[in-house]
Amino acid sequence: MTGRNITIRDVAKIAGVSTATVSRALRGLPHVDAATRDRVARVAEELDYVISPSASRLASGRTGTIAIVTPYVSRWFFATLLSGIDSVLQGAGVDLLLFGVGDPSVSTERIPSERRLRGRVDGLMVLALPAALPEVQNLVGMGLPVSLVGMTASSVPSACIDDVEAARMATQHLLNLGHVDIGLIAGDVSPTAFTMQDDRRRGFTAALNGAGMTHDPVLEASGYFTVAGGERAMTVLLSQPRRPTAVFAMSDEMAFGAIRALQRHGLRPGRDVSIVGVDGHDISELLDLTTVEQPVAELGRVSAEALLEQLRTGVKPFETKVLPTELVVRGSTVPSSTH
Amino acid sequence: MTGRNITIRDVAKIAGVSTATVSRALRGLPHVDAATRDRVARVAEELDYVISPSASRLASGRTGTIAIVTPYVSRWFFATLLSGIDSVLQGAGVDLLLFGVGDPSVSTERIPSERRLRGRVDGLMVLALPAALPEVQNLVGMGLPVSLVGMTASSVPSACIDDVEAARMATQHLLNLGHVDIGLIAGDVSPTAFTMQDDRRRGFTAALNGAGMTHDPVLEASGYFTVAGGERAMTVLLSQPRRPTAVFAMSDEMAFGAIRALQRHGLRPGRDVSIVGVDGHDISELLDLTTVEQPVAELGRVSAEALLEQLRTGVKPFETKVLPTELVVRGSTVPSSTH
DNA sequence: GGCTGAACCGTAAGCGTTTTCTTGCAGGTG
DNA sequence: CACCTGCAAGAAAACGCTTACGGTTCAGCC
Repeated sequence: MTGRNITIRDVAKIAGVSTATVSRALRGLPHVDAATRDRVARVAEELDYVISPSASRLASGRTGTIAIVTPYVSRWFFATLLSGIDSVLQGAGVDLLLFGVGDPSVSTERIPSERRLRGRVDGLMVLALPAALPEVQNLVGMGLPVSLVGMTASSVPSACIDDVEAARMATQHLLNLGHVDIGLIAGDVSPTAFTMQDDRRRGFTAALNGAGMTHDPVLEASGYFTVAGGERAMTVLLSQPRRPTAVFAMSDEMAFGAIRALQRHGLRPGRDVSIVGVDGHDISELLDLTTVEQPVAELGRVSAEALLEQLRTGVKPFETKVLPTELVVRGSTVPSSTH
Repeated sequence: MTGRNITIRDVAKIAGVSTATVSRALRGLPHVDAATRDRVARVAEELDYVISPSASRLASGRTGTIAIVTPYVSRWFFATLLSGIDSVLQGAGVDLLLFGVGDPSVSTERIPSERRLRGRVDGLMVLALPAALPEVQNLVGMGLPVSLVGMTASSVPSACIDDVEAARMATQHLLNLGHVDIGLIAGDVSPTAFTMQDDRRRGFTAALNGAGMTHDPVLEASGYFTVAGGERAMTVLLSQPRRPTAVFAMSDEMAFGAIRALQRHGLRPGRDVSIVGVDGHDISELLDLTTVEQPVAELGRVSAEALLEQLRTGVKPFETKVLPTELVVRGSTVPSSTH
């Protein structure tokens, strides 16, 4: 407007103090007289002055920004995490830089390199990416404060659920209902798959073993964590000679697809084949899907808090916060008819 | 690692040129000899040097960042927009700063002020917020390049669909099926509501009027664009003495809720009450919901492109890009039985 | 009265780029 | 050969803040 931006010097001059004092006053630092602070604040307000983020960053070395690295931004689970994270960061006045990187088992090239992030953020959060990926290890090991969600890495704070237990609960529920031929809709078999998969598989087989059964590979199909994939997987399972009477899907979205497949085959979830998922997706209730709910937004919040704590105090709170899950029984699971 | 960060001066010294040349070489600016450019690039690579974003910002006044202001980050529509936007911006190497601001009819305090954004971003995108809000007008009028999605403001580029037409199509579809008692599940009646609502209502009534009918207010209920709200709205409609045989829901998520309400009342969507929505939500197919699909991710991409164009050329491409919608007929709409 | 220490505040040296002038130089032109 | 043109490259002035360090003031105390 006035041709030149107003700077801290303008404020200093008008308030009759040095720029150092303005800086301290405006940032709430100590060693500033209350009266002086007020005067500076008033002048700044009057001039509609705001601290130049660029200059502040350069001088202080801090960016007030953190990066979120997530495979997907629109999928329910990740979008919900994001909204939890956003609420916390915004409350703390921290900026959120978003990096959607796509399916890591397809391509890892969009995972930002250390060079991309250096000097751009004060810390980062990584959401449910395979910790074993070199690109992910680079991120986690670049020396910045990091907080993870839905994944773990040694000596890095994270928030997650007990995936083994979640899968065990779901499977045990089917067992309790008397099911014997229990199918599994897993993610995929790529070596760089989400680690959570392994845990859920472990919980699944553990439950079976606990009941004196073993997992028949013929009762397993890959659903790639999508609705369409779940539908294909269920279709495969239905075409097996040994047809499951109940199916554990590793995610609600795959369970949705499975329900769809049942419908296409003229079958009804629950009555004909029981289905249980994991997530607590918004739509689950709508579809009457039994599921193991996890507190997704809360996971995001907790992890974001951990990162903020780390930024504030400088000490790394090495701990994995495990949040509880809960089995919500609905109409998609009923006692085995052979019972 | 080495105690001190390596700077452009280090590169300059080793490459035997001035910092000015390094700057030009690394950014691909002209007036640099090819051989010199190569040498600089090699040295930079060797030293693992990256331009300091903070210093670059301060000196150039550009941030390479754009802000996304969105009411919600986890709702399907917004999350999908976001993913379209993210893909475009990332392709252009532009950083994406996310601001989730919550429901504007509840509170507008989280809408970032001009002061919050000044010096922090080069441009911004606003997603489907009521253009009439003072906070939104401040954002749009702050002089930065802006691009809108799902909303319009005079002389600001935007991408959207023809909401009037979309609603008209949906309603006309019901009319064509012979329905006469057609209900409406709208958003809400708050004065600061999403403008898209008005358009969809207009399309709805236009279709009715075109068939020589008028909209009976008794056949309308508010669903607040949520599943739960849609369920409540449908419940209200079902309890009316004049019960609709078909319902137009202004969004798929409200339509989902409506379907749920029908189920709870022992009714079946399609057979008992026809339902049509708008969006093309992932889950629509699953629920066999007839809907008017809009290209959501594409809207995000188009609008992001418009913003990038504006940033590159400096000229504001004043145009509202209207993307096409398509009626997808599924099982939730069938001919009126009184037909 | 001088000494001490705390509280407040100013000076000025960075922070690491970008960019505007200049300058040097090579090659073409009249 | 003088002169102009145009490209490559350098010198140095911003850009606007933060902060280490030092100075001043003043109350409290021996």
